[in-house]
Amino acid sequence: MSNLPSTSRSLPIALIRAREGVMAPIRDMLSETGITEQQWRVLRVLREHGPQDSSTLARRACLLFPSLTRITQTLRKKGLISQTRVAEDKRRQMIEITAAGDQIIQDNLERASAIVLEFQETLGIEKYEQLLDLLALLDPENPDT
Amino acid sequence: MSNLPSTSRSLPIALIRAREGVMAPIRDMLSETGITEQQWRVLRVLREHGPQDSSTLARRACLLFPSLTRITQTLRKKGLISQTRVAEDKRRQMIEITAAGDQIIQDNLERASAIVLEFQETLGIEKYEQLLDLLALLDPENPDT
DNA sequence: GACATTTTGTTAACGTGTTAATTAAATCTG
DNA sequence: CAGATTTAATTAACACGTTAACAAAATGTC
Repeated sequence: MSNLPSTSRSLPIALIRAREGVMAPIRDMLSETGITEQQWRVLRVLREHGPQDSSTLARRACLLFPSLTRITQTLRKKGLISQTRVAEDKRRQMIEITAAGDQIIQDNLERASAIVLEFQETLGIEKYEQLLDLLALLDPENPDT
Repeated sequence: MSNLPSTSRSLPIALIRAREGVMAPIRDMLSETGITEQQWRVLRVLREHGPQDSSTLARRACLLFPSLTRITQTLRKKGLISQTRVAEDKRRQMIEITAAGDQIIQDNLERASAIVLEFQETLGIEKYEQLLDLLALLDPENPDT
């Protein structure tokens, strides 16, 4: 006779609720800049790793290809990224952040850092790191599972 | 000079990736039954707590009202739940799982339990509980923050 | 080199997440 | 009890998540 855990101790639901708690202040910040959470993530990855092809970007920003296609179209219209076809392989394209895109990151960097810091302080730095380690164990793309 | 954590140590991204890892086998299971992850969650909460009004259901299933409205419409069309207006307050409605809805839970209960068990074994039961506790700390609706 | 296969992306369709606007019922205030 | 306010729920609009179908370029095979 198998039984499911009560929904209050359900891992998927706990992950949703935690994410909701973490994203709330970040969404507040982003709503003022006019970009979405996913668009912010794409810009951050581009800034962190420099120009890269779509596949790499999708993996790093944790987005599926159809989502990334829409997001890059939006970001290109906004002038925050540029896309160029690769000469050697015309299927692929390189994506690069523009100065305007970089400016958006810079404008919000301090506030975003403060949000991160507040969560670190809420949990305590060791519990915070511990949490990241535990979450990594559930990541299917993580090497050590 | 403030700096954001590298995206590979970003809490929001870690939460997404973990959720992706956890949901993958559950989605595989649900795709065979023709209901979505959120519809499954609604049915589970209804089975666990019995008939309840929309607000309570939304809170327990971790869904916003507009989402719940659509989901209950779908579930009612499928005959998996029933909705009845409250006599004393005609704005509110009570939602109840039907026998057919309950059957879907029963049909998948064993497999769902096996999936949960596998994650508990992957992490070890103590790390698993530890993770749930840490996630609860990030939950805005959790009492002890 | 023709043709099947693989790879890289796009488009389509549907359901959900989120915010804002709207409706209807209940409640408050005078 | 009329009118304003609050509450419960729905609808609308837009972006994203997911799966499947599709298109185009590259690669493999004969």
